[in-house]
Amino acid sequence: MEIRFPDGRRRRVPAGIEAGEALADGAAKDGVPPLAALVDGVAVDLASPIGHDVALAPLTFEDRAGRDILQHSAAHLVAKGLVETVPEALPTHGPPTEEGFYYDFDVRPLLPADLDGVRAVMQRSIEAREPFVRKQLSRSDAERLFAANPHKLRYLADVGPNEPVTVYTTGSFVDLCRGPHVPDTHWLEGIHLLGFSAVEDSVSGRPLQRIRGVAFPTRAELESYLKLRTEAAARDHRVIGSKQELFMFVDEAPGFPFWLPKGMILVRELEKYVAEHLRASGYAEVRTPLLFAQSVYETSGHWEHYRENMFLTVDGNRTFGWKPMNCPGSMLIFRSRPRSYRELPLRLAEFAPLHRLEASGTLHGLTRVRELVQDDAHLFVAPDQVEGEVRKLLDWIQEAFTTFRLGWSYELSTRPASFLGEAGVWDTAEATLEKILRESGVKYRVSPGEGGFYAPKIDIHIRDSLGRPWQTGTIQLDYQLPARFRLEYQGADGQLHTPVVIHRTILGSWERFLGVFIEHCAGRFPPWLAPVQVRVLPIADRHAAAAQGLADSLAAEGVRVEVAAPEESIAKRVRTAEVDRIPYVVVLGDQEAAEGGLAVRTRGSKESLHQSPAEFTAHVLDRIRRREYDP
RNA sequence: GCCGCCAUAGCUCAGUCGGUAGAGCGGCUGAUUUGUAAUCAGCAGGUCGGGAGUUCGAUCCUCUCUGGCGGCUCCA
Repeated sequence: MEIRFPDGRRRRVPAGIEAGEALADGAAKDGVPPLAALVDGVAVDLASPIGHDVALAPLTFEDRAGRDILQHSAAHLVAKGLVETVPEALPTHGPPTEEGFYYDFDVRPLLPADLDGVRAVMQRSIEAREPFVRKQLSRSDAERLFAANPHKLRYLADVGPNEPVTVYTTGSFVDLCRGPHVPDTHWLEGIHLLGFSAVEDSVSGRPLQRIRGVAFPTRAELESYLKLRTEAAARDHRVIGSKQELFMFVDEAPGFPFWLPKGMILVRELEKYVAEHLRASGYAEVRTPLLFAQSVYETSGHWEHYRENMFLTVDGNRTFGWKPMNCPGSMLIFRSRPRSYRELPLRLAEFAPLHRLEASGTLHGLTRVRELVQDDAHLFVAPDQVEGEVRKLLDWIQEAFTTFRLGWSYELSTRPASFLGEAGVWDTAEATLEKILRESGVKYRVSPGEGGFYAPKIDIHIRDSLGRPWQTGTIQLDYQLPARFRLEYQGADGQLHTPVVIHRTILGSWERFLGVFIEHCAGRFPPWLAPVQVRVLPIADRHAAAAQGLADSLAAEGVRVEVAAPEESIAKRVRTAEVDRIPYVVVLGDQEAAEGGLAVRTRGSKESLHQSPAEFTAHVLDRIRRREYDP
């Protein structure tokens, strides 16, 4: 019998050899022990026997498939732990995730002490190196084995008629599972429980308890993961926001951010950045009411689809809703007089506060709030203008996110279960968006059923410091609202036509964008955004006048500059400036006075640079004007 | 909204086995006038998140409300 290795070598082995042995005997590569094997591209246990000629490759933790196998094995270990701690717990399923794994149980609400019990059982198992043993059962034996667990019986019923029914045993714990698994529980010594929470069973709707965790093949790898997590927590935008006095919240206005003076500078700079682009791209800015009567939302469909998330206010016998998005206002502007095809594309931008009654449990710093301002615009276009406009938007997204050095990903979201209009129109709109994405050569993911109730969309996602994805920009191709608002324009053919509306934001909202960006830059803002761009430190009182003079001349150029008087040691003031993440720190003392120069310390560098005031000013202004990322 | 956890000075936290509280940083005042990540000293600052209950007595125990955190759900 012959096996082939990935490097092209071939080897004769006795029939029935275990995959692990076959790998150990000659295919070992760079010393990383495999945790499973790929046989003809299919992941199997190392203990799996090989019966005929195959292509054989090792799977390690470095491989995505190998990582998933380890996480899934860790989930089994958690199930073993909980079943031994809380015997009435019914395991349901325990898949690997992006971060690690979870296992859902049908059980009474868990307590922190339950997790301690789970940890203890897991530790004993890891020390005992309990093997994961695969066994094939008849369907009826399996039904008997899992008779007490309706969830497992349900999964059992899902096993295909030609598929073997297999279980994996770990010590005394048996779980219905296709596998494969790591050889034994010692592989899971780097297991870590992240917590537990209530989830809803997608099939039965019953409340389940989910235990989440992450696992590594060694304790050392777990340690470095935990260290990374600690570092990520330090760049949490909620922490930085309060340290740098950017924004705050009060109990009396949950989810409603206060922008403090320094944070407001960030908002205004973003606005300026976006506004410059809008001017250059043929947009007009408008401002429409914050409240509309119920009838407007009935027209838009929000009353039916979104009412429970809207703030309402009553005036006499009329109910008004605080607008959760800007579309109605723009629609009403378009409809306010007859429109010609010559006006299209009509691009109306609006940066107005929006109010959304988000459920209390979903609020999260700046990234999930109840009042927000989007860099919003509505493009009223003729059908044949859709592609060109969407392509321009993709270009702008690229430019904008590159400026912020943010990685982003696209997601195409299609028709949801509850939608307005006709399926055929949706199909066309979805096909158009997908075609543009495909032709742009960008990577994207498709999320079926995740579109808005009125339009399919391309969403832009960026990640926070803990890797949680957040939606920022969105491009929605809407054929519904224009019809519902009875929008029309007169075409070149003299006939009346309904425009298509592209709803789009690029950065999303200032709130969410800044929340994520603060974590991305860890509070070290690019000079153009930094609330304080330059801080001048006179060594002694006799240098104060020169320091103020420099500050005044920088301020006259529009630079945000402040002077830190010599009430504290120069070392202390340098430290404070560093802690405050000031991009440029200028020290002025006898030496500088004599030379007519400046000692410039650029954020992140311990070295001082000697520059003339003119050189320094030109440098700072240039970095700011070009919106360079680094000082 | 659901499950669990948390709430003590502006911030980060300690503490009281039930007898109303401390530190560091920050703030203020004074001294120091400093050469690139913390000069020294003094002072001020808290009805221990709100309400109710148990108790001779509650910051501590119980209930409840509010807010926050981690998940879930949701996200026009």
